[in-house]
Amino acid sequence: MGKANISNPVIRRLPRYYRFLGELKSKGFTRISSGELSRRMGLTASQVRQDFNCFGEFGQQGYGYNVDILQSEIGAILGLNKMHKAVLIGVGNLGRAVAQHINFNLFGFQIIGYFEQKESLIGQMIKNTPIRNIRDLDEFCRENKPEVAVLCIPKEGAKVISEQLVRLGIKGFWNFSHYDISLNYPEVQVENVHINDSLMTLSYKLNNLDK
Amino acid sequence: MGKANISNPVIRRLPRYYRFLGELKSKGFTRISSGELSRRMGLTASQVRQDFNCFGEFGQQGYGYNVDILQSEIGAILGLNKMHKAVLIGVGNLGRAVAQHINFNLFGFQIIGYFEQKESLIGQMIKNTPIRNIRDLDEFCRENKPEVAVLCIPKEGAKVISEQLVRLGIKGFWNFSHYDISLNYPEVQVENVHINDSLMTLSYKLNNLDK
DNA sequence: TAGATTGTTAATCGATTAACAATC
DNA sequence: TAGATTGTTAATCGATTAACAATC
Repeated sequence: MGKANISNPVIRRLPRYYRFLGELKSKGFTRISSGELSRRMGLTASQVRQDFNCFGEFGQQGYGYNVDILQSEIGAILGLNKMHKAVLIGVGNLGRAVAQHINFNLFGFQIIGYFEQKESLIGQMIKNTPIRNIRDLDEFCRENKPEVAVLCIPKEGAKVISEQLVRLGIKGFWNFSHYDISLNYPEVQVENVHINDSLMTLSYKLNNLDK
Repeated sequence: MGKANISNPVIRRLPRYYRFLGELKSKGFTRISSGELSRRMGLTASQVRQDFNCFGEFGQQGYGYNVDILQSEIGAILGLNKMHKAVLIGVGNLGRAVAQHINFNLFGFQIIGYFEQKESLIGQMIKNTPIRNIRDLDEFCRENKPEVAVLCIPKEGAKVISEQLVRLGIKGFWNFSHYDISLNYPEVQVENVHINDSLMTLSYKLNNLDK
């Protein structure tokens, strides 16, 4: 690891490489060439080699890449082996589904607390961890020092909560709200899941099939 | 509408424009210049004007753009006013959350059927529509001719189901499974929500703060 | 060794930014 | 009219693709 600035398109391809290599591994592949991998992923061989060479020389001339080693190298580049403590804010439909459906541990995150405004949900358990009152967020964060927040609340509340979370030392957001955190806090890492945008994109594609 | 091929980066910005213009509208703005809009969205004024001019001349020199008109033009370009019938496959945690949380109607989609394999869920209602047995998918689609499928099933089942759905005339997928449909069916429109990839990207960013 | 495939440099392509004449 | 801001062309920047020598 450790060459110069990695471009955004490369970064966004890393998880996909990780995923495909995992599949190859489970299918029993031990080696793969850039040509074969590119064919399977719908990329070009050049691009695959350029991408990997941003981070080091993982291949061997005449042989290709060792699937197992390459995958764990990419995993390490992604930082999946380094755990980050996280809080999840908002356990409505969406928040609960995210909490239950996502295997956070596989990707380097540990949810240490759930927070909610709605009285009726407070006290319930998710995966052996209680849902806490949002009013206790300050105290909890000062004691437990989470680095990451998963934001599953409506846009309306997001401005206030994100301000509070940044103040409490949160360094990264996984943002499901339709509020643009990064415009106000450029120093904080934000990964947006703008799910409605995705649905609108599908609408566009369906209505412009002529390309 | 109707200039030549629109590039992917432009298409992906359209929902964001739509969203920001909606907010401006609700804040009482009637006009906006490319300069002001770009500042709010973190783009350049050039880019904003270039983007809009892919589709027509929506502005007026010396004045800017009418917020209301511009938003509904972009809505029309996105096709939000044209309804597409859709089926949702898989009503586990994720599927149920998607079904309940997403306001499909706002984006041009109408969910006409839910399908599930697990016996215990079949017969339950979601928004006044019953969850059907996946075995009845063929018959239902032949009768009701949905164009779109929302795929909320694990990767393992996705290959078989997507093959079936394509055969049944599905033209577009909103794909939450970690299976790459488009590699097998390039003629079908697919919009992926690769949510784990997003989480891995956040991990990368947090572990490479030095940029 | 001969064949295969990498790592890397150079060429191409496409997207973003800058500039400015047109015009409301 | 003067000022503002668009629409559009040209310049720049960055990412992808092609090519090939290095080497396993």
